[in-house]
Amino acid sequence: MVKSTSRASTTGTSTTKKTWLKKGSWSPEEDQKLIAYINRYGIWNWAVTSKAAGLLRCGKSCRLRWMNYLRPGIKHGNFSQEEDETIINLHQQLGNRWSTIASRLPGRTDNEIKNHWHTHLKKHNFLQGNQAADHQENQSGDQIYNNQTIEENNGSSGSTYEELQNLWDPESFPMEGLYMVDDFGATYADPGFLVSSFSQWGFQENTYTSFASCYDVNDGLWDYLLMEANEETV
DNA sequence: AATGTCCTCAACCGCATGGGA
DNA sequence: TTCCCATGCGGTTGAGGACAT
Repeated sequence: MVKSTSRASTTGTSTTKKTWLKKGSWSPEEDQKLIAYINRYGIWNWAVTSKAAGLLRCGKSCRLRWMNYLRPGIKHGNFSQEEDETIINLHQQLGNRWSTIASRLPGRTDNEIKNHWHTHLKKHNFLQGNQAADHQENQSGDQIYNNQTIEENNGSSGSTYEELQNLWDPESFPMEGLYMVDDFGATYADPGFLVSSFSQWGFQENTYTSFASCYDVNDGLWDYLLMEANEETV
């Protein structure tokens, strides 16, 4: 993307001390100066490189321009599906360690990956259900499911198996178009599976505890089910 | 065609880190 | 050990293009 140099008006510590420094977008002439200098002399000190190349830029700006745009081998353009998957997987493992992620994607820079994540992959990853916990945090209430709530039994105990089964009653809430994500990130196409599993896994009535979220593709809203329990275990 | 809003991404900033004096 | 400087990193900004009204 070609931009004007209007960012040059941006204030900053470097401009207050070195007003001769140019800021903002790089012109093709500046790019050529930097490329020509580095091709001839190499890189050994960015501050010196900037001056020696005849650029009115700070060394930091020269480094960024070279590393993110001018350096040979830099890929420009759309990310492949394979690259997207790699970024998503690495981000799950590493978090926002963009430079580390970039080192695993030849030709891609940390800045480019970071931008791509925030503009494309973040939303995609969100909709894949990997952010169930985030949804939970964003909810003000935690016992909401299709405007229903689970009443506590006898004050301290949680919902009964029957109550949960009733909650998923297909008559009142068809399962088509629904899937669930449990608090471990596992996805269930059939919400009833999660409910019945608690019984199959050996939890007794009133003893299971879990949070589950449910995405309704019909209305595009996330619904939540909190399965509370008392302290007794099997 | 004009205007407003949203989206993308290059470039900036501040802070952290590492190496040399 | 401390200080200074260059480099690296991640968060943020805002210009300009794309799209909607």
